[in-house]
Amino acid sequence: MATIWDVARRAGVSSTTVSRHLAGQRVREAAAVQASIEALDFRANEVARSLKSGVTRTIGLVVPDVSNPFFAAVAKGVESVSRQLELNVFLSNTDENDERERAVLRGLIGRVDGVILAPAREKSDNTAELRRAGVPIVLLDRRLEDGEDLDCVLVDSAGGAAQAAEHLLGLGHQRFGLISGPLDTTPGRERYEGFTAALEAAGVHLDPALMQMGDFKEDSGYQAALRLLGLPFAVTAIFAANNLMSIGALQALHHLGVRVPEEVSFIGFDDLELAELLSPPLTVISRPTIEQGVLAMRLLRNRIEGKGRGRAQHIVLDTRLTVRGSCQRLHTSDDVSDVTTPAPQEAVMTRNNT
Amino acid sequence: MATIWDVARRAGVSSTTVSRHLAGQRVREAAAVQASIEALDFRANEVARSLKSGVTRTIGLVVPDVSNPFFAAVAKGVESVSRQLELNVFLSNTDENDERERAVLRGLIGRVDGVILAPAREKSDNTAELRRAGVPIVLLDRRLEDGEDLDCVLVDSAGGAAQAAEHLLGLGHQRFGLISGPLDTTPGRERYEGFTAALEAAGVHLDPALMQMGDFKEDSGYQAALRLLGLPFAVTAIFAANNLMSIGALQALHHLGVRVPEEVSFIGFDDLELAELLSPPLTVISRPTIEQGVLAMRLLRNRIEGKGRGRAQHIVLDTRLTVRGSCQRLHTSDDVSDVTTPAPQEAVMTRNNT
DNA sequence: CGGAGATCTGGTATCGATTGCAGTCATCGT
DNA sequence: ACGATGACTGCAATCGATACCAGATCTCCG
Repeated sequence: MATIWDVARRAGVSSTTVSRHLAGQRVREAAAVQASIEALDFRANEVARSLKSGVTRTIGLVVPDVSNPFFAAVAKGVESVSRQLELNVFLSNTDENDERERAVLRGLIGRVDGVILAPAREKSDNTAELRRAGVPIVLLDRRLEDGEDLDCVLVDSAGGAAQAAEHLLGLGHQRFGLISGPLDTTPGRERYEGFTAALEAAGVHLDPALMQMGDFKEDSGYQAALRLLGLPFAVTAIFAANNLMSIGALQALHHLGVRVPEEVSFIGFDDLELAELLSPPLTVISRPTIEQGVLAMRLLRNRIEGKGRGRAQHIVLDTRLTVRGSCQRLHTSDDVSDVTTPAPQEAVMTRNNT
Repeated sequence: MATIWDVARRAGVSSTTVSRHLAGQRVREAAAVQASIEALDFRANEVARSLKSGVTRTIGLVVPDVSNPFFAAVAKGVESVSRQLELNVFLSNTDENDERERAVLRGLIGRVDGVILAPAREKSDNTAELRRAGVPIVLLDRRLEDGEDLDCVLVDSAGGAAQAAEHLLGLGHQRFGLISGPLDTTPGRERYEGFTAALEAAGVHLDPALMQMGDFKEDSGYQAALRLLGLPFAVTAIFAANNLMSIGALQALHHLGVRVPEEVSFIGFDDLELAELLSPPLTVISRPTIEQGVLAMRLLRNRIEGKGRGRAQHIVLDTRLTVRGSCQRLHTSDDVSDVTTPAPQEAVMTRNNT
């Protein structure tokens, strides 16, 4: 690769002049320099540039699992904005593992101008080093206990879970199974709290045995559903706290031959590409995905350019109840239920948070 | 951040000695240096290191669309290996767009030690600059016309498509709709060729009107299915060349109220997480996904370490016919068909390629 | 015509690491 | 005791760009 000196020599100027031309300043021999650049197919060495300027034009995207459709969509959103900004994106998976996350974040110091992070655990000091190093951080979809001073893009998980509970309550259900995510993650905790709070508000108490802990991965949803269905008193409705666990749980129900919604109603958090085509079509709490990534990247851009100026921004997006056909009115199977409403359009209810 | 000089001063040695200690050489004051490193929480500046050594410890992963579950899985595989190797991964989407790909690849020169690329088009000279710059490239899932000298990890797309055709032929179908991917991409072309060749071999000719071109994205599958169903002579079976177009097509069939497999049999290339739970469960040609990413990363590692030594490796993985319930024997709806076989296990047929 | 001011220039230090080279010191054999 | 060998050491150059600074050139106006 040609260096800035090669360009300079060919154009009969100094490297300083070439550098200035590159930076867009007026230069007497601009034409000659430009010609030289093109003749040599010169492109500035970004590594050298980074060393001198301290700017890497790179950001880190650290998520639990890219193969989760939600995070894949987020990654797409982040990537689309970062391309426009001519920033590169380092992608890392933590596999929901706090240790791995720690190692990944350490490795990012000095290599990135900022980080978008979906932390594995709410209480974790993994960001301490980054913060000490002055690296801007935007939290994605998950809070951090000591992260009130960080920008974040969240969804109203508690509200969404409450919508799910209220929908099921409205259909007459009283005995719920909850497939929860880890309570030390934001979505796990808030969806648990939102769901149970809505039940309590209706005077319904969630039997601890009916709350099954999962880890947001598919298999844990499968196992949780098996345990729920093995209990002496049957649940009539199940809420799963994310997409992957929903898939696992539905698979379990399918293998057990449990009919949805006739025998048990099912609602999941997070929409799925194929939800509409399932049998029955899946009723879910849905939310923006790509947009979450876009917003996170925009916040990070502002932080990077403004260098920490201004108070932390907390964006909380609304969830939507998308009623399809997996929840049915209790005890009156040929009664009015969402599975029988021949809606040409899906019924959608948006919840506004404060 | 502390620099190597800070460490040196504190330990009472020169920066050279610290550097050597870092590189694992014997050094008299090793203990003092190590203590100094720990006291200052020193970590070497990777940017400076890259500048001097010319090694970035970073690779680029360039795919058409991370939010496609196939590429998301590939990304996961790539990422898992690269973490072990302590390499960072730049993720870029090209949106199936040749121009964008060109720009992305240009931007990678000098910033990465190698690239894993799923090219948008088979005939494209987008890699020319990278190759001139001596950057190792591994092709992923797609060939490049002038890329015989590049390592690649493919699946036997033609064989898989032939399996699909043979499966449908075996069920008595004669009138097929094909939702094809772009013929200037490897999967598009090979699946088209494999499918039609298998039909020709059985003496069946595919009416050009029954071949609908898509672009591998969901909406094109939707539109293609609408067009197919709008034709005067009804098709009895449809093959869609990838996952996203399958989803779109199934959605179209659903909206049109066309029953699968009673009215039309359906088979798709690429498995879907929820395929088993669809109504009917979807029969597909499936294949390794994460593993494709893992293999690509391993090939790239070898190239980077061996610096171009050795001939190009072409890995071609087998596809599998996974029979579920979306294909039915023709004209005898209560006859033996794959939808009625009460298989506790899915029926799976592996095809070995040469 | 001369000098203030604006405009442009190149030399050189710098970012933070690695590395070739020459030099210091201890050890060893004879 | 002395030179040869080896084990370490630090100086200084280097990677490729940017930025400060002083000097050179040009412009313009009194």
